[in-house]
Formats: sequence, C-alpha cells, structure tokens
Amino acid sequence: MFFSIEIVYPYGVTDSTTPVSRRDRPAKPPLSREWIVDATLEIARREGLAKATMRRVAQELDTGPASLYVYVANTAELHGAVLDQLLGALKLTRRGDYLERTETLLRDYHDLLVAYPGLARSALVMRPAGPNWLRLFDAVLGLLIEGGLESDRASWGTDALLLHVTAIAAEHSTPAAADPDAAVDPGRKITEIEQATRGSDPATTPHVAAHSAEILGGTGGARWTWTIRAMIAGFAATAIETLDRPASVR
Amino acid sequence: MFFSIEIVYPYGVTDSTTPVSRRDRPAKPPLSREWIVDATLEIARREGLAKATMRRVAQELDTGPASLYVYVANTAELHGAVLDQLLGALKLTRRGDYLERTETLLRDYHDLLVAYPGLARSALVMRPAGPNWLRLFDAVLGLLIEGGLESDRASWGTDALLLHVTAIAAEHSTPAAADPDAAVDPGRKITEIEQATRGSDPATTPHVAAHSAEILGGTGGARWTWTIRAMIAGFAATAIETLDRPASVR
DNA sequence: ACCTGAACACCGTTCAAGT
DNA sequence: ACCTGAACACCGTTCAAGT
Repeated sequence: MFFSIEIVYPYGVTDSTTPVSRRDRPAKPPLSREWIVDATLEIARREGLAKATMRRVAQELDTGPASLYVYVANTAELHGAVLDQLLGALKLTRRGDYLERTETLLRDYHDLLVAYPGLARSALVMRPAGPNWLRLFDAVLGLLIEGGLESDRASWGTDALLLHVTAIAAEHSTPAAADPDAAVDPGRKITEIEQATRGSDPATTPHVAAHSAEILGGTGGARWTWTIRAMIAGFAATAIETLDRPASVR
Repeated sequence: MFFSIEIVYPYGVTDSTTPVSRRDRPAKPPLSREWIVDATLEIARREGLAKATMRRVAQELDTGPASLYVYVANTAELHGAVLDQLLGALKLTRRGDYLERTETLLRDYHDLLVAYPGLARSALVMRPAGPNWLRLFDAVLGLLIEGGLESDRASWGTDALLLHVTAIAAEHSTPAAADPDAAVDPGRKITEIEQATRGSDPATTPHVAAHSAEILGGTGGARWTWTIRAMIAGFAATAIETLDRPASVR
C-alpha cells in the first residue's frame, strides 16, 4: 500500500496561516500578492467576503483598484486565493477511526466556510484548485481509501462530499449572515420555509403536508452527521461498474 | 397509505409555463408582478440570469428600476420567482421504478438549472420556498417513500438530494457559461483542475497523485448517476436513530 | 394612491498617461 | 518596467416629488 498514516498526517502543517495574524502592516505597505490576499482576508473576517471588493481592498492598502490587477487577475481569483489560504489551517485529528476522522475534517471545513460569510458561495463557483484545496481533497480521499473504499468510488465520493459540505455551508451563510448591519434574526428565513412547509396544501403536496415535522426536524448537527455518514455508506456500497448496465438511462 | 400515484402524478400540471412563451407584449405593458417575472425570464434565457438586473428588466419594460419595487421586494426575490416559475414545467414520468423516476426527475431539475446560467447559483442561496419548489420537494419525497424509505430519512434525504443536484448545477454553470460573449471554451476551467490534479506532488498529496485518472475520469452522466444512486442507497441504509449513539461526536 | 426621476452609494475592469 | 488616475460601463435601492 502506498498510503500511510505518516504521509496523511502532515496535511495542514503549512505555514499558510501565518499571514492571517500578521496585522503589523506599515501604513503604506509595498504592494504584493501576499499583502493583497492578507488585506482581503482581514476585510472578509470583519465584514464578510462580499465586502472585500477590489475597491475596498485597494482602499485598505492605500492605493487604487487598478494597482491590484498587477498581482491578481480578477475578483474571483483573489477570493480563491483567500479560500486556499484559509484551507491551510485545517488539520487532521489522530482521534477515532477513519469515519470519525473524515467527519471531523469535513466538519472543520464546514465551520471554516461558515465562519467567513460568502466564502462558501464563492467556493462553489470557483472550483477551487489551489495547493491547500488539493491537500484537503487528498486527506479525505486517503481516509476513504483507508476505510476500505475502492479508489474509484473514493475519488468520486470525495468530490461529492466536499461539494455537499460546501453547498450546506453556502446555504447556511445567508446574505443576512454576510451583512453584519442586518440584525441577526435567525428565525426569519427559517420561518419562511417553515411556513411554506407547515402550511402546505395536502391536496397538492400530500407528503410534505404529512411529514412537515420530519422535514423541519432535527438539530443542524444531527442532520449534518446523518447526511455525511449516509453518503459515505452509500459510496461504500455502490459499485461504479454497476452503472454500465442501465447506463443508457439518459 | 395516504400517498398514491394519482396524487403524485398531477405534479407539474400547472399553467406556470404559459407566460414563458407569451412574447406578444404590447410596447408599454401595464406593470405587474407577472410581467416583471416574464421579462426577467426572457432576459435570463437569452443572456443568463446575471444580466437580468433590476435596471435591465426595467429597461425591457420601458420604465425605471424604482417602479419594479412596487411589485417585487428585491433582486433575490425576483430571481426566486423566476426559479419557481420554471419549476412549474417539471413533470414526473410514469416509466420505470421509483429509482428511475427519482433519477429522471432530479435529472430534469438539473438540466433546467443548467439551461439558465446563474439560476442554480441563486437557487443555492435563496432557499427556495415557492409553490412549485414545494411540489418538486413533495414529488421526490413521495418517490423515496414509495421506494420504502422511512419518512424521516426520506425527508432529510430529499433535502440532501435537491441540495446536491443544485450544487452540481451551480458548479457546472461557470461564470463563463453565463456570459455568452466569452467563447465557450469548455476545456479551459477543466484544464485548470486537471492540471492541478495531474501535476500534484506525490510527496504532499500522494492519493491524488496516485488516483488522478479516477478523480478526473468518468463521463459527466455516469458520475452524476452514480452519485445520486449511491446517495439514495446510503439514505436507505442509514437509520437516523443510529446517530444518537455516537452523537456526542461534536 | 400609485408611480418614478433623480440621486446615493456603490461595483469590476481597462488603459492611457505618468514615474 | 512598473504603477495608477481617471474613465467607462455598469450595479441595487431609496425617497421626495410628481400625476
């Protein structure tokens, strides 16, 4: 076997997180990609990624927005660099079996995305491909293989798991959450769905009407864990070859 | 049993799709929510949802953007109305067992999102709650229950499946796809990930390096089907109660 | 009562002109 | 060669003023 615990564990031991805490910037710092990403990160932490616009970042660095384009291709690329920077802080735990460790890592990834409103949304669009993203992908893939999944299922499964966790995070980081000005008001958006679900017409949506309690029920944590665990179980149980039989379905 | 095929099948037989083809608008139509949604839909179809801004829609309707706010709360709400409108066109097939029918419905939903660049992205953020969204949710839920899933797993599973399909669509509807000006160039973004994956360092990302072919392999269709089928299998095999045992994991 | 012109406060990105 | 002021082409949303 080519994988080993020793190779997997060093994941996340990069120094990528150092710039995060480096706040001793001179008044007029020398412009560089690193400083730009750093400034973007600070704005994202304080006010959400949506506020970390080219103009705003430039202002933070005492320059004009045009200057940023010397080091950064566009806003999407900049936000991608921020995500990858943050991903460097993720670390694998040594505790638990492969399943617990996978869940913990995915949870940490989720929590990271939620901590920076707007980040999940851009992660979804960006198709991240930075070095730390690759490390995260590698860690999950290694865990699934360690858990006994065949490498093809493990590969596609890792893709699906990371995408799903990102989507959950994107769904939860509402625009309201990204805007600290708006009162937190966590019941608002929930009520809208709750209202639609509970008040659904049994004639047109009989199953929703009959199971509204289950649809709306469960703490976020229990639901999250169940979903991830069920997905992994499904990936472990479903062979890819099987598909070639009724593959003509579309 | 309270669910029945007859109740499930009428799903999608609304007239919501009629306005889509109604292009015989007078030069200066009377402003109404319906006309606004209709105009937004047309712009979205032709140029992508991103171009369907308040200003652009207002221009299409020969008025100022302020006038739209009489009928629509904000851009997000308008885009949500467009999604729900389009969802009205989805229909259940009678062919196949519950699994095939679920897959076909989810596929149709996916294809719909992909057909309107930007729609998936906004569906992800919006937490849709319109009547046709509820109908779609109800249809999937009904199919999973018909397939034998307990109602609690079916409920959470439906949520996860719809979220995942939306996320896949959002991932595939790149900003490039939303912008018809940009040359289609489908190899571009793929190459970026392909490059990162293939060129990954075996020292830092051993599993990615070892399995790059599997990670990048598979036609989109096979991958999509495997993922959805595996998820459903996992939901069917994983009891929610089980979670309360090691629920203290976080 | 209903509608809207005009304004406010922003955006990303480019490019000609400066140092 | 490197940097950037100023401009171009947009945004969402509000509100005072009109009909």
